[in-house]
Amino acid sequence: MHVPQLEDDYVMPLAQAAALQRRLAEQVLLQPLAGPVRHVAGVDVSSEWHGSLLSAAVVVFRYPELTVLETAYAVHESAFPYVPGFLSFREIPALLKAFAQLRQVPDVLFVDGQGITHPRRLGIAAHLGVLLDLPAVGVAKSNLYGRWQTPQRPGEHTPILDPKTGETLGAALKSKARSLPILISAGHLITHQEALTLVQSMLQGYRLPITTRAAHDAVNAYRRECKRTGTATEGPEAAT
DNA sequence: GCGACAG
DNA sequence: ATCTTGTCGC
Repeated sequence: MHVPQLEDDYVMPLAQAAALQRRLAEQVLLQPLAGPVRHVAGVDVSSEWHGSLLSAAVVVFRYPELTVLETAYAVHESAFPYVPGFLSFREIPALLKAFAQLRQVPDVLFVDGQGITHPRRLGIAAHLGVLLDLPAVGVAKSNLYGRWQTPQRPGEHTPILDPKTGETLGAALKSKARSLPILISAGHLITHQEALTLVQSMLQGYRLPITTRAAHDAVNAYRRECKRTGTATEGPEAAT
């Protein structure tokens, strides 16, 4: 699919990156989905220990069947270190490369990390959603910003609130018994309610939705295969 | 100054 | 995030 090209590999001083986040956050639209959801995608990035060579994967599923339709991969050397609050500047260049290899345009993206639950309202899901102009949801395993009451019963969810404004930023969902809640927040072109409902429909008894699990598995298999063969074959991969 | 801190 | 297998507990 067609993706925007970034300049200078997205490397810039943190103050400039923060300014860009505030500008892009103004473009975020949390409105109901514009059409039916027929294809959902899980996206993930992985790297080696203290490594800057990132691997990215996008796994597209048919919805609601939840069968894999296509997987795309890419590798990218990132010059941006991991800094809490600026994760997207490190991972998005690798992700855009993977999306450039993708043929089926997904209806909703599910990203590892935050949506608008971010100090400047631009977690990686919101950032990616705005750049690609696609609905995007953040599914995080731990907290970055915001406060919430711990949901107790499986299936129970509580609102994530902005400590400064009281605004609802997302939801903490007790997706599975004896597991920490997952943090779900809309990123772009979707509502918090729609994001929550879609995630719940993809749990299959696990803590994380199948999109997240599959993207994580795919990107790690890809990274280890690249290391084993010393190659970096990329491109779309059809699936059954 | 101190604590918090997605992946 | 990542290196690694089994093992303990609900």
